[in-house]
Amino acid sequence: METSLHKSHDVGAGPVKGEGKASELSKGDEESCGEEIVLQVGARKRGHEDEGVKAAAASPDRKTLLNSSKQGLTITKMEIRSSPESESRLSSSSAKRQQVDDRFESTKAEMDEVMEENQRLKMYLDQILKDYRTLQMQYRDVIQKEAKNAPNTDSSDRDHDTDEPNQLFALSLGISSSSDRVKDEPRKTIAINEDVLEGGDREGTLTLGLDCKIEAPKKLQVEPSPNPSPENSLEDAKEEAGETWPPKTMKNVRDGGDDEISQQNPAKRARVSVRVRCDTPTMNDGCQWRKYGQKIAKGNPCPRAYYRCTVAPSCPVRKQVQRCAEDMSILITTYEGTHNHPLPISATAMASTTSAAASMLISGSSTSGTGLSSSSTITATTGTLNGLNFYMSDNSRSKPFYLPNSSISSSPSYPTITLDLTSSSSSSSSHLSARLGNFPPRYSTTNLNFSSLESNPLPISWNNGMLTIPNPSQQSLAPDTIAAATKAITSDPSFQSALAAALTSIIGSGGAGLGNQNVGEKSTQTSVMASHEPFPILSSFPSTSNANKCAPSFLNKSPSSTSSQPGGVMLLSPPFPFSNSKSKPNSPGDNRDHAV
DNA sequence: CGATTTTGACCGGCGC
DNA sequence: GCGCCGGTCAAAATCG
Repeated sequence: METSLHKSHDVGAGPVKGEGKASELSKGDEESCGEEIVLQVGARKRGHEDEGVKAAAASPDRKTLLNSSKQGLTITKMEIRSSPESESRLSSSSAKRQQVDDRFESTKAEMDEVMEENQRLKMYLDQILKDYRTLQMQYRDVIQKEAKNAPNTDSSDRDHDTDEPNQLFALSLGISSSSDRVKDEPRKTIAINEDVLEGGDREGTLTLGLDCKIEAPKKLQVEPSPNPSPENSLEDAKEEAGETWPPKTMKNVRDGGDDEISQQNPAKRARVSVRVRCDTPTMNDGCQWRKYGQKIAKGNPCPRAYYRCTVAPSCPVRKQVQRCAEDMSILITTYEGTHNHPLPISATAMASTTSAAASMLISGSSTSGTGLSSSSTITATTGTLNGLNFYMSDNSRSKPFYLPNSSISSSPSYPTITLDLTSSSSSSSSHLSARLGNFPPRYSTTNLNFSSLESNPLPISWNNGMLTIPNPSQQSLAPDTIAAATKAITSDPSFQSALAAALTSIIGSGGAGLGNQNVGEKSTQTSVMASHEPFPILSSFPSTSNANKCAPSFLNKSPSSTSSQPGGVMLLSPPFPFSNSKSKPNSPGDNRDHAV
């Protein structure tokens, strides 16, 4: 629109003005020239009427006309035709007049073209708006359908109709080491509130105790901020990527102390590895990272880059980024540690997800007798959410991702959980599964695969150690599953963590579609009770990470959708699927990092 | 000029 | 004890 405006203005006004002066048609003031006025009016027509008024004022004769009708070109024509003065002046020089006429015609033609263009643009705009509304309606319909389809009737507690508007899932993602948790007072209960619930319907509330908190006696205890040595505080929630990424240094630090140090038992330090298909050097997880090293790890030709969080100077969180040797298109990002500072909104999703995953891993290991031997696999596939980018990996080989042997060997005692977002839909698209299975005892590697779950309501089943959350497509879900899910949630801490991670991702994905609707419509929100978390996550930071180019969609939360609450509750907007959004090219360095 | 990246050196754990 | 390897440090280089 603007383009056309400028265009018309420039084209029309310029030439005519010059002509006016040369021909003495004007009285000395360009504005007084009839042609000039015409051009101005025409130009202004699309834009500002004020100018038109001024022009009219300059020429008393036309002023009336202009005032009577503030519309551009038509008026202009009238003006010229009806202006005796101009006519007489022009007649004095036929040649000049002819010239002026020609220019007028040409200008007029141009204006017509511009008007046409303007009209076209208007049509486009209308069309776009129409499409937008249509899509919006469709989306709502889909959401409503899904909500209805999801059988929530079972237990009052766990299922809430997604139908209900404004569902809010509050998840406290923490690491609870013991099974006690269930018994214990809910320190970090996840309160799921629906706006509707405020009305008093608590049934819709889903409460998950996914706390990261570990009791003091327990090894994994995380110390909240009070004297959080950066490392200590963070450790609990660790995420790492890497194949073999057992930071020994951190290990040492933690091991050193008996008391609290013991809390951070090296063995318990979980890392969360995220596998994503991404063309860009790094994945945009919303945080700010500074690269502090690069190495070529054995067994992988691609260099491994080491980053540390720079949002806060003391933040212990580190991440490793490396291309998958098997498939260069896959980017493996390993996170370790917990942020001890408020996170950018855009980073909360990833942080909570990885934290939850780590919690699951840790708690699972701790709870299971032998502990570490337990490994969990959650398979998820990204999907397409109402046009939102869910990353669907094309590769059918949705094999669970295990870290390369080479790397694994080096980091025996560190549990690693892998979020595989590259799986093809075929393998695991239909459901999200968390499997607590047998892993090589030493490595306790966990794979997480998140299927694309659009719907808020999450019918979840827990069978044989596998958590299953049906896809929207599989909406017919037996009521039993809900009950099973409830049991699982209440009985198995590790499951809680897994569920937290899953919900974080899934809900996020669903939210993506709802993003626009968050504003007043039923929208599912995930809130993480961070009150007890060492590092409350606040959504006050602008997301800016230089190094991030490829953003997991679910990590991209619009500020509007996310809000921090006084109690440390963080609202997460629905995560979007990973997308290869190339925001801005990062600094060259990033590119260099990953010489793929 | 400050922030970030690069890159070789250094450190510590682990296996032989 | 030595070498390998992963991870980190820090000075220099680069970028915005």
